[in-house]
Amino acid sequence: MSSDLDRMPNQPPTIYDVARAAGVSIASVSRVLNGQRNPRAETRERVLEAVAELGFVPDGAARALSARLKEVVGVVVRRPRWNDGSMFADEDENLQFPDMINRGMEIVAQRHGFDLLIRSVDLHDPDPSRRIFALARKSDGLILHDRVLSVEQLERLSRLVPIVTLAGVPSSTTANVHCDNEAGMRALARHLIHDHGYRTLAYLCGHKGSPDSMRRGAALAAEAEAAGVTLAEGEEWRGGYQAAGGARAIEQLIAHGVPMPRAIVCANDQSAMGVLHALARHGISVPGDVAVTGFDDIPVARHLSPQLTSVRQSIQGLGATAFETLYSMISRAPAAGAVRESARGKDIALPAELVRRESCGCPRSAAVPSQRGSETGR
Amino acid sequence: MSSDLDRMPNQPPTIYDVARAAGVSIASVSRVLNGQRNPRAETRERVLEAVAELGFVPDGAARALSARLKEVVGVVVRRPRWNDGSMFADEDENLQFPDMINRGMEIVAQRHGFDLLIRSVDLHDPDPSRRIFALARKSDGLILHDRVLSVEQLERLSRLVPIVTLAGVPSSTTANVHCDNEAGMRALARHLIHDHGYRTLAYLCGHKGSPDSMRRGAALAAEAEAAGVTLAEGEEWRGGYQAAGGARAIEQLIAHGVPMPRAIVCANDQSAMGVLHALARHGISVPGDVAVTGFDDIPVARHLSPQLTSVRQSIQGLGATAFETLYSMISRAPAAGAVRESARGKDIALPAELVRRESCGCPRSAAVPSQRGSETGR
DNA sequence: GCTAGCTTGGTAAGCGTTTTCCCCCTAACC
DNA sequence: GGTTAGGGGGAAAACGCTTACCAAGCTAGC
Repeated sequence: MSSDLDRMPNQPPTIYDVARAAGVSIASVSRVLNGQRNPRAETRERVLEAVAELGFVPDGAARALSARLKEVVGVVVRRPRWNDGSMFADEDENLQFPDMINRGMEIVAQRHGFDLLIRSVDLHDPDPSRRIFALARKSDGLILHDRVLSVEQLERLSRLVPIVTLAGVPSSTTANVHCDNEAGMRALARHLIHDHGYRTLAYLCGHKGSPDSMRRGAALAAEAEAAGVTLAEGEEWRGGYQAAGGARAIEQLIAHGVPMPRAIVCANDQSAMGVLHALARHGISVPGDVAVTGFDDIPVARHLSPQLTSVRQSIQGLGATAFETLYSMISRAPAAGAVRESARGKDIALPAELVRRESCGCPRSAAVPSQRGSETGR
Repeated sequence: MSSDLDRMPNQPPTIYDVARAAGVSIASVSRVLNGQRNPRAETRERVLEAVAELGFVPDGAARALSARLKEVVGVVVRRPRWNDGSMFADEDENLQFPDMINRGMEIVAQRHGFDLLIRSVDLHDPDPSRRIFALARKSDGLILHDRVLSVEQLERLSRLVPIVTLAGVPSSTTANVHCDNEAGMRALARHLIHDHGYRTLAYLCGHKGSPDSMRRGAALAAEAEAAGVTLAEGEEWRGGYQAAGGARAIEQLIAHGVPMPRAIVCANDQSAMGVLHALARHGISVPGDVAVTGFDDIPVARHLSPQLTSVRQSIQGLGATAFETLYSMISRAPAAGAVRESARGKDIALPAELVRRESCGCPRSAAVPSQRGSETGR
């Protein structure tokens, strides 16, 4: 009763409250809770009773300060521009791919007792670095989804906490995780060119400066050139990874009277969705008149009509790998000087695999939609 | 140089390092950085120089401990069951709706300098409470997406931090935010029954115990009964809010020879996607043979074929409202005893609006996909 | 010219944990 | 019976900040 009055209104109980209630010192409470030094059975019991009684849970900030470990990793996602001034003009779009990656990270993080501290940055924020630096100091490490910082900022940031980038480029101080864009795109390109015999292609790229988009484009261009096939690309073929962007690009091309190629290879599934939609509006049949392909194989890809041919990567695996890589850097850091072969500077590639569905011109698969393996290409 | 050796390998600089470099006390550094008490220009300059030199950013945990504010809110999402033992068996599905809500929360949170600490709980975890309690103490408040805790656990939790539930039920200590399920579903039901004249309906519900699913079902049942229309529902009509679940339900009903109703009303868009897919596999035309509708109007709804008729709610608005509500509870708490009219116990409903597209039997809209307003029902 | 009042900077006391010492007590060994 | 391990518990330091409190220097007012 008196302890109710000690703490102003009703702040959560502290370890002192528990110690007082159990008639022991705070050290004993901590030892019981953290399983250190094996306290006497009676002590343990008294403490646990007091803990249950008061509903005590240790404060995260204090714990982090003392243990020098927050058990939190920061995640930075790039948020597509807001189309106009209104608050949720971007509600049209969601970030299926990044969100699934985050889910993958989170599941693995939980096993290590870590949580994800998520922050999206406006693509057109003039200087997002302040907020990202603050985020870094709320966490034990950072995972960056897109290139939002300059190389120099990244270097400074990596002096504060370990950093892993996704689909970026590794530096001497940061690690990078990405999928095998080249292999995936080459398989897709060969399928379109050799299996289907398409002779005119276009590449709908992602947003400017995206290493993924550029690598995919380069691999496609290499295959096209090797086969002597025409490839259209450029600024007017930019989908920006978004459905709305893909739809807009096609609308404008058609408006300008640009003839459609036999196949449109999109930098990701979401922009392919927009392309499908725009083509449908103009009565252009897919894959009859124009074939369309995506990249990533997000879950909805198989629910579209026609079902989208894509390049599958383990999206959650990407997130899981990113977290594990970061985790090894975090736990290595304290032992600094000892093992020097850290993950820093590593560039980790995950496999990518062609998934043939209808939108490339292949016949409809009879597979049950919830199964992935059975519809996977050889 | 000596300071390099002071701190073991290269820990980030502390406020002491800055103070030493600038030749002032730590109090002055803190005052300059936090804009308190307006220090002398020369002092400010020296400090800022040292800060820039060393790349100092204050530690979040220490700051949180001292300020009694972490500037973090925890978010708990329920993760669908893993279909089998493998790690990513649930990769088939993503959580478009919760993820968009989170995005809405995050955008608003950023304005207040808050970040989101995200944790998903396995639906079949026997006791997720330990982890959730720990999350609570890493945050200033909690937003819970689904009912994952018992009422009693929720009550204990709300003694630690303010709590807002989404699509739950408010209690004396927690607030709740949800959309106007009744109005939305009634509008949809009337459209199907009166505008289209359908006489046999089915309700594909979400997961067990979901208040949203039950309210939507109840509203539909009320309209159906009022119009003397047949409504099929029950355990065999459970989609569990997931595409795979919706597809599975339809497959099994067909396998058991259950005749399809004229219209299937799904508890959300994702399960409707699965239904569309399953019907397509069996050559059942939508909306010709069977009409299908969703709920939520997630972005992909308009990219499906046929475009999905749904009930629109401002998904990001839901998240934004949840955060604002929680924020008011957080900032009210310190002034305890003073203003007693907090948000606790409030039940906030956001509007829901019918969006007619093709899957209910309406003619194809000519609207550009990236525009929402123009295809919205009256 | 002396003191009241204001500005400015430093010292130190928190914030709530974990963990390092250190002390005490018991048991075991010679 | 005296000495020594060794286990268990408590006091206190440390973690890196913010801020209350205090001291000093200045200006201004009489």
